[in-house]
Amino acid sequence: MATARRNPLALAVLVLLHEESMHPYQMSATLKERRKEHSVKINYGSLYAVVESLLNRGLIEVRETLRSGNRPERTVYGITEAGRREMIEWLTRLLSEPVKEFPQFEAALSLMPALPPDDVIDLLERRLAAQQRALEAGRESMGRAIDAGMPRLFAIEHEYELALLAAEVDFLSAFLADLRDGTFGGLAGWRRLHELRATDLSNDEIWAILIDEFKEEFAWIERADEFE
Amino acid sequence: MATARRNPLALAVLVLLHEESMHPYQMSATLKERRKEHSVKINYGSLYAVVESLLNRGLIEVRETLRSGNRPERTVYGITEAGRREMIEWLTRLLSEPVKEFPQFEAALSLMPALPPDDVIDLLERRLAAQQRALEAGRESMGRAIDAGMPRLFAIEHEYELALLAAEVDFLSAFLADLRDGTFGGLAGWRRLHELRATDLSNDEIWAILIDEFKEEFAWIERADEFE
DNA sequence: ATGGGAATACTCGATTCCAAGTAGTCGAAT
DNA sequence: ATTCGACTACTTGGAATCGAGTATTCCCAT
Repeated sequence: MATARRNPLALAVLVLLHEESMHPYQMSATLKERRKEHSVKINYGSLYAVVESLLNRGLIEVRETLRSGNRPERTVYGITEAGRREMIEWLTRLLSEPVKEFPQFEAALSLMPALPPDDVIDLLERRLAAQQRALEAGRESMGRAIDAGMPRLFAIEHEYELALLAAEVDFLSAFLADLRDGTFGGLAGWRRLHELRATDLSNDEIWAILIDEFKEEFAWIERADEFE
Repeated sequence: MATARRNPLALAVLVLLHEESMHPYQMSATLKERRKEHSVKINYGSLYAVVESLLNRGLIEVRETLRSGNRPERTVYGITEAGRREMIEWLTRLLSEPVKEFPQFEAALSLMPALPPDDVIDLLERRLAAQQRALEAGRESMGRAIDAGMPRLFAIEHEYELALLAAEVDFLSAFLADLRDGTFGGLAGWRRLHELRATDLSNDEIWAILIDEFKEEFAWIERADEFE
């Protein structure tokens, strides 16, 4: 159990080898052919590293080593019994137990007050426009595929992605509306902070003013931990 | 430019130092106090590595080195002008330009056919239950905080998380309904695949049968790339 | 006064990641 | 006939990651 279950690419490798023995390059080609590159991050460095780690853990084994002409060797790997068990267990876990992830946009939202609110409104508007286009494009290509007879099974991960994307679009629209009409809680203090930063006051002076003007609001910066 | 913009923890460090100079341990303490650990992944190893990389890139600088008693040194860092620019640019990017991410559940969904459909239904039901609980708990604690007067600004990233979580709950409910009533496209072939795997037929034989029984459907495995 | 747990402030090293590079092969077009 | 670009198949090295460990001090109850 050298490596924990970290990189889902390792799971994808197990799933492929569970179907059929193959060499690493063929794995990446197969994954790309089946459009798994959208849902599983593939890159050569990781792929070969991941294969070696699976080998060390006895989850896969070398079946044969081919050489044609002067090309590099191709090592064909197959799955072991332990590998099949690991695949089933890992996939079972991933499907049934949510894991906390850290999308970059979530980080950006939480650090957002470092920029002035009017700039942020601009930036979020751009993001919203981009995501609306992406959503429409995604829905359209999905619709065409379904109309042409593609079973949903083959693109369920894409449906999931679109569901989350739609939720983000709704979130951004609502958030922007509240920012624009000034009803967003904390906006006044946020704006004042950047007004004061544009002066040559020191940090301490700025905070003194803010605490004075927005006492109840700013007290919450330190009380955040009272709620979950 | 040693390290690109990879780890958002580096951005968080820039934001903190933009407000006030401090030593690494204080950064982690401040982030935790403000409940940023939910949106930015913090761990000591990464923190010290990230700080050093920012130092190498001239985005932060050493302000002083304190020592009290026999404790380890505390190095206090401050942001540089280049660091301020980098912070603004990076945050601007993150807020305005969507980046493709790879949630583990998306990978799991795309690899899901490796398990039998009835098992998957079970697993997704468990996930749905867990996410419904999480959603309710999250909404409740958020509601309490808002009722107690917390400005939304201080938990906007949490609102975003809840929006995505709600979307996942809806997606899972709808998906499960279609799976349960048998209307999900591709389900029959999927079920047959696992029926055949339970026999002692070879892989090639299994595929011959499946292609024969579900020709139009399975042809899509290789045609996936025709659509986006 | 003393033992134990929490908090402070890092350090370490084995593993993992990843973009870029390398190096051969093949087919089509100039 | 040969250049070109796309494909095949990996290698490399420098970063980044992450959990666990270390060592000290503070505080509080016994």
